[in-house]
Amino acid sequence: MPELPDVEVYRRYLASTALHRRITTMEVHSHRVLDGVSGKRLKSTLEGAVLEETARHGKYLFARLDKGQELVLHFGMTGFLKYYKNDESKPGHERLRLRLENGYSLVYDNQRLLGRVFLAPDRKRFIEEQELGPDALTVDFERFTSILERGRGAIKSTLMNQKMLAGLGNIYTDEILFQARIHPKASVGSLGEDGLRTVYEQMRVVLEQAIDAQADPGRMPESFLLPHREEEDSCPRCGGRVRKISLSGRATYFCAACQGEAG
DNA sequence: AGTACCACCTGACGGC
DNA sequence: TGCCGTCAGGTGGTAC
Repeated sequence: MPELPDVEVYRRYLASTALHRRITTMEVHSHRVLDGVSGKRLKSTLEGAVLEETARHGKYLFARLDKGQELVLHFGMTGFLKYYKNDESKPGHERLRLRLENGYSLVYDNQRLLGRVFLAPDRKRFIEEQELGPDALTVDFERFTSILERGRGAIKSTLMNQKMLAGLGNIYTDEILFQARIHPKASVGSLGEDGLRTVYEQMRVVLEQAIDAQADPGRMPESFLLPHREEEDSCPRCGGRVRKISLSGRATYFCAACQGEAG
């Protein structure tokens, strides 16, 4: 689930709930989500600290502590945040819980434990160490083309490679290529400058619209493929049949009529 | 370098 | 009702 739009929604959620409130206690319910930091160190760093400012790069969410360190959250396939006061609102797979001085808690929930939580001294260095490409929402066209031109394979695989561009996952990459009317298996080299420009423009439009819709599939524009991710469903643009193929082991949905040949 | 495949996890769903 | 295979939107390693 959590790709760039989802994580941006989580960032705004965190910023509007848990910032500027002192953390009284921190509970680690699953050590499996911790990466490069012990529960003990995370606890001692967070307790008594205040989250002061947030940022997002690709699918990573950063929250800076008043002490200067960065709490870094990655959500995997099933992660999300929940801010609540009463235990009846408690989510089902609480992995980390920050208890705040106002009586509320901010919880990192992750059913499948594929997400990871880090503590990093520096945001920029963290991004470099993870070898992440530029954020898909803020990259400019020139940088975008220079990166994409390094790709030799299918456009979908290239767009999803976090080292090329950070933030696009399976769902939104399919959406972008659908809006751009480009076949997911088309090679990057076959697109030409016009094709790349279309992909870039649609990437921006899709990401912005998805964020506006709170990354909620039920609120996406009618023109989106997203609610039709089912084989034999009909294309929202031409009414044609939605097809499903496997690309690098990922379920890939597209409209053969709109998106043409693999080129 | 690219891609296919497996693993990591849990849970939902359909078939039998 | 229960068991089993399959699949799910992320990432990372291996082998070809």
